Amino acid sequence: MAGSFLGGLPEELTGRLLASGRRADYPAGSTLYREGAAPQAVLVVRGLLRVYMSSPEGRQVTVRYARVSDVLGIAVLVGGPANVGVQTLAGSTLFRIDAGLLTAAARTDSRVGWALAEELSRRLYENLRQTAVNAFGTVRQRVAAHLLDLASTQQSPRGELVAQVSQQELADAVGSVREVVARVLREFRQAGLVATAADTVHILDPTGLHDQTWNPE
Amino acid sequence: MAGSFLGGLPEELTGRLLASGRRADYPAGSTLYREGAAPQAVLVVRGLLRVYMSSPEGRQVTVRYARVSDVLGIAVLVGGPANVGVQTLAGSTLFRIDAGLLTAAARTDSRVGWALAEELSRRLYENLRQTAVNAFGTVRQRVAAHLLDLASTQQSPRGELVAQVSQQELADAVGSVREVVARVLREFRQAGLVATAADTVHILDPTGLHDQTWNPE
DNA sequence: TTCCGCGGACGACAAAAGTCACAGACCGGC
DNA sequence: GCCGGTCTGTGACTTTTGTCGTCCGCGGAA
Repeated sequence: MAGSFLGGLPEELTGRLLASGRRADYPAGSTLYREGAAPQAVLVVRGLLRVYMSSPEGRQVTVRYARVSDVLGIAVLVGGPANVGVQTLAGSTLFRIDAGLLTAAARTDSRVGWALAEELSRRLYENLRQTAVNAFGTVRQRVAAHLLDLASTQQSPRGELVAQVSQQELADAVGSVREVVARVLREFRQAGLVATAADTVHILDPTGLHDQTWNPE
Repeated sequence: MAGSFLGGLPEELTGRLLASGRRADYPAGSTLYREGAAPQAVLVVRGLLRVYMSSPEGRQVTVRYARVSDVLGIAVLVGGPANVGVQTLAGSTLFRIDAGLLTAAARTDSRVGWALAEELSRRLYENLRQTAVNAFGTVRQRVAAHLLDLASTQQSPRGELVAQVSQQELADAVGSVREVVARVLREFRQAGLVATAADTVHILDPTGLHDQTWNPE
């Protein structure tokens, strides 16, 4: 479904949007904007971004990942300033969209408004699921889920499932701390589910790992 | 801001919506629908509803409260089946909205589409804030926040702040269990912040309680 | 080469949350 | 009154998470 948002817009508009914006490259690990920043609408052309929220104590929780052809900053178009931060996990190419153009179009063209509403409701759905996972799942379950999620976007040479991520990043992702993640990974390793190396977690047993995941109902 | 959604729609449409639907009364404690149910669009005419998610083990977490002139089931109009449950906390009057009429209008009338998008983004915002609170806050902080939230919607005879809620409901609300909530309430009581009785929590010191709350940044 | 800094592995301990078990207060119905 | 239901209060214990401190290995900068 990624990319369906722009795809759902009338060609004429996407044409104008793509003509009006600018490309820019960002190395891995750069912070696009933080909580409270003036919002921007951005299309992901290449790479992988992380949308997160952070606590005053420095802990973080990722809200979602943005992949190729995702659009960032949609909710913000409609509402106020950003309440999330965005950072690149991999080298990424972004395309800045003219926010004024998009909102103006949404206000006058029902197809655009509807596309916006669809995209927002998808995110709301996803967010609610995440809420349940965070509320009911253990760190262990969240780590398992996150590894699978990450690995599914980073295919390696052979069909291996690999999540290229440090323990610290993983901890930030699931709203915990490094030491706890380390413990969980040790357990997974001992159970033969994963193999770990610096900045990488090889998933040896995807279904076994999936069993560690939290599922609703 | 509650009610701004319908208020944002063109009169002509709200007229048609109100002509097409039906009213119904529900006593406190009834369940409107559960996770997975066929979705419905519903306007709250009177009362207080709770939108929640539940875990297989029976724990719950409330996603939001719906008050007078809120509309339920918007996200669901656009996406798939409901992934939340809805229950009445007080006797409520609901007005069933013709979902087909609303979606059809959204697809053709840009004002409606935009109103939908605005409402959805508001909810997304609120949901994200909630995500942070759940992820970073302690049960203690969540209970404090919830009490204040509830009390703000239930004004009592004199200016007293009262939350009419049982410990079990409170626990479900914040994604914890009764015993833990009881402990927290005891601490609040001993600190002179609240007074408790069956099904009621009197808030004696709102600002003191607010200090127990989690705040971003 | 040496010295950091980063990522990682652990162990010990503290704090927060959840579980279990049980008891008392209150209320409506029989 | 007596009974069952609901709501509450609380102690004791376990599990999960978070914190602190230490140590190791590696790779780049000086």
